[in-house]
Amino acid sequence: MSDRSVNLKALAGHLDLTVSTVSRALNDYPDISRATRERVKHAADALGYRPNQNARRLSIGTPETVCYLIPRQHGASSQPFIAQLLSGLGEALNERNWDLLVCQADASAGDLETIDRLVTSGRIAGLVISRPLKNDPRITLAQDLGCPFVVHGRSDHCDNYAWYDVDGEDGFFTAVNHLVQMGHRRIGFIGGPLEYQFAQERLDGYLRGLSHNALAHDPELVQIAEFTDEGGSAAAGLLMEQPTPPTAVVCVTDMVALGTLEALHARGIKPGEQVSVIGYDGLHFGKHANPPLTTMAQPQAHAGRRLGDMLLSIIDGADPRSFHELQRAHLVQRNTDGPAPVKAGQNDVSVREDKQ
Amino acid sequence: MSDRSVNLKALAGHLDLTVSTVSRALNDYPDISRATRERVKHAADALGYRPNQNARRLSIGTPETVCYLIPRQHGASSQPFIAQLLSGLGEALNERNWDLLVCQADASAGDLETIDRLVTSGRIAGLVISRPLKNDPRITLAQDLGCPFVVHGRSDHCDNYAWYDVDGEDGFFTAVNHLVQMGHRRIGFIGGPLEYQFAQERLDGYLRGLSHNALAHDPELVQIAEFTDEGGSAAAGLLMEQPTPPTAVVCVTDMVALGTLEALHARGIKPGEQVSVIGYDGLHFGKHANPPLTTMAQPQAHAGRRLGDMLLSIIDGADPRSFHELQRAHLVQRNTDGPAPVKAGQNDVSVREDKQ
DNA sequence: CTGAAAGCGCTTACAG
DNA sequence: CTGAAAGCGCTTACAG
Repeated sequence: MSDRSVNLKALAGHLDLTVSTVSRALNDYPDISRATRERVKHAADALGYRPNQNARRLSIGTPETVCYLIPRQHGASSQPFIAQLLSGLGEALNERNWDLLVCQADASAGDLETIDRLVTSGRIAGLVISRPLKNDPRITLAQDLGCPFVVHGRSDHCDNYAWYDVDGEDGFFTAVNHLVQMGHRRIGFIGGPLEYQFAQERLDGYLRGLSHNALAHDPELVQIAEFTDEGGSAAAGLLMEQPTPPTAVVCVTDMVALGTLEALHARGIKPGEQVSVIGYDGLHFGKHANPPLTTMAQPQAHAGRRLGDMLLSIIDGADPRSFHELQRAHLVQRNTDGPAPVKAGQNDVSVREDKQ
Repeated sequence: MSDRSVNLKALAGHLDLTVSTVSRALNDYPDISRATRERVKHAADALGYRPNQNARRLSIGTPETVCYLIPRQHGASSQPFIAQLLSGLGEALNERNWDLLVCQADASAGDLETIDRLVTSGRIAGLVISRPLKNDPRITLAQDLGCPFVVHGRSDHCDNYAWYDVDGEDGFFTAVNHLVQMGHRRIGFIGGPLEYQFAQERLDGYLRGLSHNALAHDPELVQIAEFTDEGGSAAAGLLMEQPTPPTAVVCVTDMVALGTLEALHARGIKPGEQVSVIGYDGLHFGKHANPPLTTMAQPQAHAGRRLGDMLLSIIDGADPRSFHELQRAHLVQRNTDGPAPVKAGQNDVSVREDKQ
């Protein structure tokens, strides 16, 4: 245990040295004699001296602190990986004894003000922005302020800054190909609000999957939902009520996919048999869904650590444009994907029958 | 947008006043003429002046920062509510323009050192400790350091500090009563490592439920598992392999309950029909389990906000012992609880049959 | 190799 | 009502 009351001055007095010498000894200045350096460090340990960080940071001119912007919940548990992300970020920061601040701030006006305040009042030296919109004012703000930042995800134009992302476009392309290989020809898509760049990308991947397989894009087969199970359920309902419902549905997130399963159950349709469903995220929970959810799993283990390292490098002066890291999602096959029903295209899983 | 370069001195120069006057005007000192105060504030706004917080905090002698200790993952997603907690905490802190630091630190030696450093280097004025052990060295440390803190949960002796908790003892008592009312007489318990106080409490509630209903406590019916689905699954396996397996199982967390469901499925046992299962937490996801999981739901919405307010009050000088807030969990009945099978006690859902 | 001094950007008694 | 000065606890050129 240390004592908050022992400061440099007290330590110096104890050693019969000046604060100047003691400070340099502690910071390994080369012009301090080895004997003195060791004596100082020893005493510092013994007295439990810890430099006051506010004073130190004021003096060296950096807050040695970075802020992670928690996105506001746009639907339940919109940040399933937040604990892991924070711990990775913290790991990178800890190596330098930097601190991690968290602050809930999305792209809304009041929150931009909060970010502005944080950087202009000298509290943070860098920013981690997550879940960016296509055109995200937080990114513009950080740029205008000259505040180093990294983005978890990408916005519309992402050439000028550092980001770490998982390739959702590729993920949905992969999911669609997988379904086509299983014989599906009518594949629906339940997406999220397109102001989010990742929602757009996932839609793009779906569309590319269709055209790659020479399937027509039927706008009726594309539904936009909130990122919740309720959202997914409602959207899936609309899909299944169509004259020719899809035999497979790809969903923007696992949560949305769970809602889709629910909608299918409600209509007496068997997921994985009559209608295939593929989610995206790879939530551990999906394993326990009914039936276990097939999904495109994002590799999330290293996101925090990588973002933290990138940000630190940029603060050190590295070119942000040199950090563009794109990971791939991979298919985790559980039980909601299966071969297309034999009479695909004219299959009989329409809700109308159930309603009678 | 503001300018980091305009400091008090620049602002004072611009106004032809001294920094002393400007500072007092900005901070609403009563001895500043109204005209001056308004002129100063106006100019501060116009120039986008923001006091440097490191300097300010060094001067006033408090870091105006509080730290939330993220518990290390003791099993997957051990902190399902972390995002909500952080945002509640941030809300309370924001009102005073305080900051929220996060730091991953459990009760292990290296992490205690981290906490020590954080407080003795003057970086934080308060601590939020979560998932306490029965005898948690973090609590002892905070006390020794004289660092104000609040605990999310309780440890063995919790009279001397502030805490916010959900009554797990009562929750399990309630769950057992519910099962007894449905005719169950042989009720199993899958708990977590008893070094965690909440694991002990939930076990206590289970035991009280038994004795309250004049049911014998069969030690064979109590299994300890890791807080994961795999843990739950293994423990449930042991329970069901007994000569007279239970007709109902209460589980320390929803995750463990999901593992239990899996173990039952693997043995061809129908949850909610042949064997009832009740979880604890009230995770939204449980709704999508197979079948939807009955659980004791914790009210989590206000935990962060309440903990933040408590901590701030204590830092202001309030007596920590005046903050003991105990919430109750409530039964969310979904589909894994049901009446005891008719031939309870000698029912035939033994794993041995399946193995042949 | 060590000391004396200035400075980081604030706040706050103390004069006047 | 405003100014001059000291202080918060560090770091870091600059002397010697």
